[in-house]
Amino acid sequence: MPASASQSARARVRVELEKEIRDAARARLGLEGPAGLSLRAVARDLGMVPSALYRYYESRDALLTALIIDAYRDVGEAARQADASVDDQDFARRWLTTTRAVRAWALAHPQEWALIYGSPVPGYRAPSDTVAAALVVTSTLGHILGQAQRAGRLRPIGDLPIPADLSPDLEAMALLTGTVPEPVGVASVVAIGYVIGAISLELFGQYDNAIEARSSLWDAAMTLVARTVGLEM
Amino acid sequence: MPASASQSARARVRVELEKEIRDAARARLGLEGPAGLSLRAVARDLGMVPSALYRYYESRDALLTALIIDAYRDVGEAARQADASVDDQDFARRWLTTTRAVRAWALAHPQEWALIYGSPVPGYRAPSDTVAAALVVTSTLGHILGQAQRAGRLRPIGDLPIPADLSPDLEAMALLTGTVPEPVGVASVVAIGYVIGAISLELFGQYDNAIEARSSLWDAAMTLVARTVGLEM
DNA sequence: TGTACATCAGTGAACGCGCGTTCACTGATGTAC
DNA sequence: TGTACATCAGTGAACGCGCGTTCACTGATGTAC
Repeated sequence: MPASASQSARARVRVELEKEIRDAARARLGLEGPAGLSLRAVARDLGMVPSALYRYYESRDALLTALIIDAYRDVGEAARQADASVDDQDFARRWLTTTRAVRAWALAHPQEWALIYGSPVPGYRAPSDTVAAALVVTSTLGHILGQAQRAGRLRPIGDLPIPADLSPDLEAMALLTGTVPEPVGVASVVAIGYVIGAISLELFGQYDNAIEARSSLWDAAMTLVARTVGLEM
Repeated sequence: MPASASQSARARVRVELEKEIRDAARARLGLEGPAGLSLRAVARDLGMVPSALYRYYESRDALLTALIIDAYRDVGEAARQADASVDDQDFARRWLTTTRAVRAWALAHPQEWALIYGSPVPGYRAPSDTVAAALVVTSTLGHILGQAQRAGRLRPIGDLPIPADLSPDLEAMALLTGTVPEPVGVASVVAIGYVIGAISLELFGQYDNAIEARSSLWDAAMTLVARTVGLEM
């Protein structure tokens, strides 16, 4: 057995165990929330001794960071796949399908959603690794609207006063996510913001005892929001 | 000194100390977040022994509940006062002024916002006392839109398909908050949801490294959202 | 193929820490006569 | 007004607990010749 292959045998086991650790940690998240995530509890669930985890993650925060990156990547992947499953000229359907997929992912993984879009974990400072992963959902949604605009499929939304100091932000976001600047840019930012914000409202219990037909509300809201950007559904 | 007066002397001190405890706890929230709120730390800050707090709040959760009710009441009061400061027939200005006030309160009290609108505290179950307090902001915003509608100042928003199972929810909300049902009802729910959701996005760091001109974005977004409900600004 | 050595995974004990809550207590404040 | 008693606020010690992280270690797996 050549050296490189046996090296990678050990390396493969390592990668698998890292994944098992993250899976166990994810399961723990549901019980105690991000702030209470405990290395000792994770080790217990895996039948390991706490100090063994330090072979894989150098601290509790490093493990949290790995979970955050996973979550961003997974929800981003869900969005991308949903978008890719639809005729790419049918912008209205792309919008509805993709936003539904993001919401569905959130409902299936509430703790991971809270980890990335919920209140920040006190004392935890996200390293820059997470920034790129965080952009995928935003940019998937942004590209749908941007491509619709370039295809001439967004009706003008009428004159909307744009404060001067907002223009640079909108231009930067247009570059980053493929949206288009003013005035559709503001509408895009609002639309995408509503997608994330409304999912959090639902997940964090703000609809409790008030709205039961949540999927129906979602579809109606998405139609309304699309219309606001100028995308007729 | 009559019995009732001296009774209330002791009672007054008690009320003041309860308030001091909540104030100290609120200050602690900023450092460790709701999940990490520690009775012992609060006691330390007050120069008391931990067990003394049990004279005033029977458990950590009871103290959390008191903080939650305070927060709902304070942000609700901020909304009400802002709304009351504007000519009540100028619905556009009422909407902008009141939503700005809610956002301003949130920026000034980020931890208390997170306490009521952020990810739920794991293991904490909010008692029913909090429900009524939670409705004030929603209902203040709802009444602005509902009164505008009854004054004939909302343009029709065009036909929007409303799924049948959503109607009961919208009617219940209309009763509770003074909005009006379909199709403006959906738009109201979306508009109010955006107010809460977008503030959380901003506060929880989703705009970091992306949007700097946040107050300008707010005003532009509120104009757009108002237009979506049919309220021209 | 076989042996000597280096690398690595996982163990077990220990560190110092902070937590919520209970309990018997002391002393001050208020009440009843 | 003065005294005997009851109520209450706050103390201090203790309970049992779980935490993140460190360190010296054992034994297995891989490497070099």
